[in-house]
Amino acid sequence: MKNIKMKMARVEKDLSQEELAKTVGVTRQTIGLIESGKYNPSLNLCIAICKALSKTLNDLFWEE
Amino acid sequence: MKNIKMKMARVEKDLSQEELAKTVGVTRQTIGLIESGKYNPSLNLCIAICKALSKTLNDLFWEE
DNA sequence: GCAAATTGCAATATATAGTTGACAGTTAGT
DNA sequence: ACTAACTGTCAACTATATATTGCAATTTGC
Repeated sequence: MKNIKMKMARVEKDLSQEELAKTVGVTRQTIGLIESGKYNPSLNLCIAICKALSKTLNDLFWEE
Repeated sequence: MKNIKMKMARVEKDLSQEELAKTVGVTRQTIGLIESGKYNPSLNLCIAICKALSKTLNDLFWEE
């Protein structure tokens, strides 16, 4: 399941995958894999992404 | 940082660490380590725990 | 006080999250 | 058409989440 909400939040902030990756301290590939739904990220990484995108866990990672 | 919210939600449901572990498909130790703040769990595990405890990600894992 | 259930804490082993580097495809700008 | 920025993907590697086993410490009910 692709994470379209995360991608939209990133684009909304006008950040590339690489820029977001740098601000949360991971590599570009990791961000790409999370957005494409091929990774099961760690909680800490999810939180870092949320803060970088001014969102909460429920906003980006909670379904239903 | 100990996850006191998760522990309270579990006790509220009258579940032992072992019972919760079984329902989410991990071992008792994993639950214990997450509650004591020594683990950085995966997103999928967080979601499974939330559903088992009738909570959301923000309820149990979001600070601030 | 005793016994059972629960939890904390090690050591070691395995699965998988995340890294690194490289290359191809796409899109936007000139 | 050319370039540059962005993204997808692959292979091999490293770091760490999670499993497994066992034992000690604590709580709770009898």
